[in-house]
Amino acid sequence: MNGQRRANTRRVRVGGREIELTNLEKVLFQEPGITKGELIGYYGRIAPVMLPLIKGRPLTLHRFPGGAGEAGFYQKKAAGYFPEWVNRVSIDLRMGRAEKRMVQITCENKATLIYLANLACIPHVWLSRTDRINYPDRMIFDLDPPDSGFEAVRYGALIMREILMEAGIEPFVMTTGSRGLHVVVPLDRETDFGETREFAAAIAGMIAGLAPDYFTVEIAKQKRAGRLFIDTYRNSFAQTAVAPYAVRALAGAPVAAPVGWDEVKDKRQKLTPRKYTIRNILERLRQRGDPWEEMDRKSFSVRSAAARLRSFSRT
DNA sequence: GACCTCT
DNA sequence: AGAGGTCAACGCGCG
DNA sequence: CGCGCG
Ligand SMILES: [Mn+2]
Ligand SMILES: [Mn+2]
Repeated sequence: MNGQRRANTRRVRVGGREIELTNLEKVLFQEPGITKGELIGYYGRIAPVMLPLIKGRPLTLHRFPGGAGEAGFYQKKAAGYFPEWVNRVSIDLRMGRAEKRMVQITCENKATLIYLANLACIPHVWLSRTDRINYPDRMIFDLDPPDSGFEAVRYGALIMREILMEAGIEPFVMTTGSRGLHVVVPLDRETDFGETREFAAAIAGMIAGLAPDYFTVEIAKQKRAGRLFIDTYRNSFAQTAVAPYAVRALAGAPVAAPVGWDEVKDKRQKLTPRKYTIRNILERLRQRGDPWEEMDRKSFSVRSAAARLRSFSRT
């Protein structure tokens, strides 16, 4: 026999690429007892829906080698030991005054997704793609409740949608798998991060102005005073948001799950931020389809939305 | 989690 | 073969 | 500039 075949280890071939999977029996999520093997299996099955949503986006890996409940750390730079077939992209950071070049990765195929799953990481993605890296194709409103209360999040998302519709935008929505929702807008990549963030902040400010007892745009925890924080800072260069269909490092292995607006609106559907997990999201997709199917056929202009909003508030 | 060095 | 140490981010806005 | 924050 050449090489050791540890019981817990397996070599697989995915799209012609060889991957060594390790510690497959290791329990990464207590409670239901979800192993790394099951986690990897999930990413393999979700790949067809997930890959189109993350391709071309530099990744930040939020790694949890000890599983949910243990300490994690972030990794942005491509490690030398990553397989050569993992796509690398060189990125120039303007760190304050200094400048720095960093090599990061993107996930272009199923093999990479499986490889990353074996690293026990949560993929977070940029809001722009490498072929036009300074111009986001996503605008994200991150609704962060102060506690586990979800009602304010639901209302916040619905109000957000109303205002965006007035501005000519049809937003999409997903649970984060943690405590809130992301309201997501596909953009035409004609507006840079700064201007996009400014527009997002203006929208968020309108909502905080309408219901200041419930919503705030203050990032400082002391100033939030129990209110839901509408976080628009994700809309910045080299910043990330949890990838759709990523598995969070939380009990039960909840996933960031694109959902339909009907689910947010209709209380009887009992949407919660952790409703969908590694164990039920595929069934949801089979039964109800992909709620974001239309996303890549749409794109909105921050500039015309801003113009529409201005003329609307003048009247 | 992966890699390296030391025993 | 196994133990043990080491490494793994960054932008924004405020005071 | 350092710090809180995600
Ligand atoms: Mn959030
Ligand atoms: Mn946030």
